[in-house]
Amino acid sequence: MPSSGSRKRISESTIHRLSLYYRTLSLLEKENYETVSSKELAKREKLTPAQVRKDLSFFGSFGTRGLGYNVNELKSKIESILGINRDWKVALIGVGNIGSALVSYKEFAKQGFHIVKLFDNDQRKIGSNHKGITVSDIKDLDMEVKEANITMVILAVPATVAQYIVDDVVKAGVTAILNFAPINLRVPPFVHLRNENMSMELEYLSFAMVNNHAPKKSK
Amino acid sequence: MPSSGSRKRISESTIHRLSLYYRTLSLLEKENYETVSSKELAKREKLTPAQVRKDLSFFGSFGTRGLGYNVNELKSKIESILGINRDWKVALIGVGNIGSALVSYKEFAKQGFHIVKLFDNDQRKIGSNHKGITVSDIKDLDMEVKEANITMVILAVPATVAQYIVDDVVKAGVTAILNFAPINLRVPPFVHLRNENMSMELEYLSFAMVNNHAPKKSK
DNA sequence: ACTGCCATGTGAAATGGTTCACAAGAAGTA
DNA sequence: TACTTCTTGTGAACCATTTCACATGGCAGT
Ligand SMILES: NC(=O)c1ccc[n+]([C@@H]2O[C@H](COP(=O)([O-])OP(=O)(O)OC[C@H]3O[C@@H](n4cnc5c(N)ncnc54)[C@H](O)[C@@H]3O)[C@@H](O)[C@H]2O)c1
Ligand SMILES: NC(=O)c1ccc[n+]([C@@H]2O[C@H](COP(=O)([O-])OP(=O)(O)OC[C@H]3O[C@@H](n4cnc5c(N)ncnc54)[C@H](O)[C@@H]3O)[C@@H](O)[C@H]2O)c1
Repeated sequence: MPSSGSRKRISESTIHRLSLYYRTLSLLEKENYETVSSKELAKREKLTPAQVRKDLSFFGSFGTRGLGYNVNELKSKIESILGINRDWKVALIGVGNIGSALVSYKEFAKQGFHIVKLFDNDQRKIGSNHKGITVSDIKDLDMEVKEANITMVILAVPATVAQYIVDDVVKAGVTAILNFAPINLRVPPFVHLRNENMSMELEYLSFAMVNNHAPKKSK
Repeated sequence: MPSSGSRKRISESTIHRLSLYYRTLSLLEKENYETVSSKELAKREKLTPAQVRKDLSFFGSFGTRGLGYNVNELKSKIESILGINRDWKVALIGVGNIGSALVSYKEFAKQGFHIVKLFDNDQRKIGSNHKGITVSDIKDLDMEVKEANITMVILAVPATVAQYIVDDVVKAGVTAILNFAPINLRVPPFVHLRNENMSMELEYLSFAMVNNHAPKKSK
């Protein structure tokens, strides 16, 4: 009877790979696979079978020796490990170029991330409608975030204002932030922050080309 | 007299951190800093000073003992290590939600990544103008990419067609691809591929919240 | 029930990345 | 010149992650 809080510290790479397994399992499900071996899964992700098994072993024993893993079952185990077997209410702040693109992206909702509020400070945008959601005034952020019980935010505002907004957002009770602005944000220790940095990936490509770096598994 | 090709294999994390240092150095430059110590740089990135020095030491000795690093000089050293002290011609394929957002993003050009061609297969988009660039028919990809000597591509098409386009793009001589489609693409060993996966970061946040994972340095 | 086969789960070994700790160099002061 | 202070650059130690290798257990066929 394993207790709910896992003991070992799980590495970031393991979690990222769980996301990859999840995506591949969804695909295998569509292709009507019943079971999948660590070998097959590894091949699809360009990893080793041992890596796949070790990753999963941190969370339990989900496979059957001689057979492999049941696709449906493993998929739903990973869903529950990643916490995407529930619905998350997300606010998106900054309905500009990238913000609008994100609102239109249906995959997020399929994985349980529901963008339910939009905020901006541009009068021309406030009140307008994006995919059925009306853009709110950033001034009402605290009230509306608290009222809707939102704990996750996507930040797509200019870097110059990102820190101010983060401070407000944290005050409103948000504990998870996905930031697109190219800036190092300060958050209190209990808030989870991830940065999406596209320049970094372009720069990696540039480095690899200039240095004839042997291409390796990406990310 | 160090030779041009570096001997040791440089880790992905080191390259990613160079990107971070670069961004911070640009900021320090604007703030008129003359020099910066590994300690200060580390503080801003939430790293250890030893980490900063070790990262840089793979590429040479850029600092002055007792003083630190000259901001301008270090910045330009990193530019040359990352290969962003030159201009890269980039083609963007798929001028949809995310594609349009990326075309409008001015920071890429500032770092040497110039989007010079747009491709789509939607007749309503072909011929239209985005930020001064006319959208080309995907059918002309091979010709136009070769003609313009483009070696880097940003892929923002639906996952269902991404592999076909990658195959074409590779035939046209492209050797670096930044992919936004949520799919594992196959490329020949001499082609560099990076994936931008936003779901992964949301899932990481979700995992962290559910597991009360202590927040750590992001990415 | 027995046998052969296959793939998991996991300690232990190997590899890779980060941090420590210190010798040594540079600048400033007198 | 001698002395102090500061911070780099780097082997060595430490820690984390990946890979190896194999005992274990389940399934299928006879
Ligand atoms: N566009 C891209 O492809 C891209 C790529 C990578 C990173 N980013 C980053 O994402 C962020 C947004 O980029 P963008 O291109 O969408 O910019 P944008 O200017 O199109 O959008 C920013 C939005 O934020 C809003 N805003 C500004 N100040 C605000 C405030 N105080 N409160 C609420 N809303 C406010 C603006 O009204 C605008 O709608 C930037 O930090 C940018 O660096 C963008
Ligand atoms: N929108 C987002 O926020 C977001 C976030 C993460 C990932 N993605 C991924 O990025 C990709 C694009 O997403 P989007 O939301 O911009 O979709 P979109 O449908 O708005 O854009 C896709 C574009 O690709 C074009 N296209 C389709 N087939 C083509 C072909 N054969 N050749 C050339 N062009 C073709 C379409 O005409 C369209 O303009 C998808 O793979 C999506 O999963 C999008």
